[in-house]
Amino acid sequence: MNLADQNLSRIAREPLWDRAHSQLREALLAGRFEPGSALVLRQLAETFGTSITPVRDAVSRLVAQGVLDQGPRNSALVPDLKSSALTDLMVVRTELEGRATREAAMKACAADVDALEVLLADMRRMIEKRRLDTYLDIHRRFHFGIYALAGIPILLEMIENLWLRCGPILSFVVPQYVVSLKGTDHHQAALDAIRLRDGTRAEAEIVADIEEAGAYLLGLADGTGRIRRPHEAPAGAR
Amino acid sequence: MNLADQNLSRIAREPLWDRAHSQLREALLAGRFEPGSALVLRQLAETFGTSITPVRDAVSRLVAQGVLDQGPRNSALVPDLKSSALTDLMVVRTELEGRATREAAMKACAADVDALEVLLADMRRMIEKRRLDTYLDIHRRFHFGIYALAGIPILLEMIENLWLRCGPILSFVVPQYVVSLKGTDHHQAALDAIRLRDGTRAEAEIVADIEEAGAYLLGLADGTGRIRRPHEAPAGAR
DNA sequence: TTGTGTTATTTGTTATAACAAACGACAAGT
DNA sequence: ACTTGTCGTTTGTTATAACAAATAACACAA
Repeated sequence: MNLADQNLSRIAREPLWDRAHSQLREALLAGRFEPGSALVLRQLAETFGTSITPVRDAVSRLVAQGVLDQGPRNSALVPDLKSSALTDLMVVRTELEGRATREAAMKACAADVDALEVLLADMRRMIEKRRLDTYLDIHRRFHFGIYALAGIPILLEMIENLWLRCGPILSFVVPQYVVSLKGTDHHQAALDAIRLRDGTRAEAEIVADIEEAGAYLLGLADGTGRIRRPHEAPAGAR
Repeated sequence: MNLADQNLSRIAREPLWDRAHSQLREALLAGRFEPGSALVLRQLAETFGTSITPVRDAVSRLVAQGVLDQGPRNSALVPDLKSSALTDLMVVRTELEGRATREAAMKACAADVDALEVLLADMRRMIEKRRLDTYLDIHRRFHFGIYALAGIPILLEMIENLWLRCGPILSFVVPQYVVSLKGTDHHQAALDAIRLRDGTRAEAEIVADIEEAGAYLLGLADGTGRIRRPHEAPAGAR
């Protein structure tokens, strides 16, 4: 008998620490962890229903990636971004995401741009429905959709790392802000520029997008430089 | 009795996995691991005289940082850089190290530049003595000395990560090449530009330095794109 | 000789227990 | 009231053993 055409899919091997890592990543990116709070191994292990070994592995990786801070006694803390750290992150983000956008503009074909245009339409729909969480998710896919077009895996990886670092405060951008931004839609402008193969212009738009969001977040800082969640948006924190 | 002025230094807490991590980092950066070879946990554990738990931790972190590749069965492999991966790395390096240099030029004071000038002199001495390993070490300190002046910790951290990724093939730059490069000393030129607060010029010089080294390494690629160690330089590999 | 199933070995994964450092509560002394 | 020492609890670290998946070696059959 012939084994082909059986529609059997490859069985993926995914260790426990890998799944724990993914879940923590996701939660961080969605802002479901309170900045400054500590991640306790035994506590997480109980939540996941595993021993501490795999969670220790996952947390350890996050710390190694700079996504989590290490507090006293090598405990893992959800980063509580200060203004200066945020400013620094923005510098690196504009540099890397700008470059990725420029490369993307040179390599993108019409179909690529069309696919992104769909995401853009979805984003507008989500804003109108005030669905902040799904908006943020599509927003992320839009950005990374552009960066993926650059075709430079390492660059993509590092940008992902930067977003993870911003994760805990990423959800602080409230719907009001997103809506008010509609006047100057850098996303649309960047996409238009990519379609026209204008790398410089596309880069400038993405950089402007990043810097506007950064400026907004910087405006949330209190006296000590801590970026604080705006009170009008609980955002399902935990 | 007064506790001050007892000349007691702070007792550093350094877990086993941390020391293992440091040692592996160092070895990678010095090119003491053969590209493509596998790091075996129990083997390393025996070398370090510990159980596999701390080495697993250390290796796991290195993989999370992208410094080690993960092969089949989640084993850790010393990356065997292909031409394309090297090209990509160079893109990110020029972007990040270029920006860091520009920032450094704006913030450096005379004393900072003088300190770097000393390292530059040391480098020349090491070239003449054909002490490749110490040359590479000082060379690294010179570069990071510049980048540290930018005063952006996150940027520094990411650049360090990029160097770690290049680590295994970094020692492939043979003395002959380094010497032949003396005609166009980008290091000196960059430092001069920094002293003159010419950020644009300094950035260009550092970028040129990176790209020249990159082009040299790219020239070592064989038919499959693998970067191979030049036969005339065993470089104490193991 | 070639292909195939079996077995032994290697090697990463996970759970568990013992351990040690840090932290907090609390009581005693000043 | 404030400090200080002690004890119990919390929590990360390490070693160890059992486990499971992959690989290699090998024997047997076509």
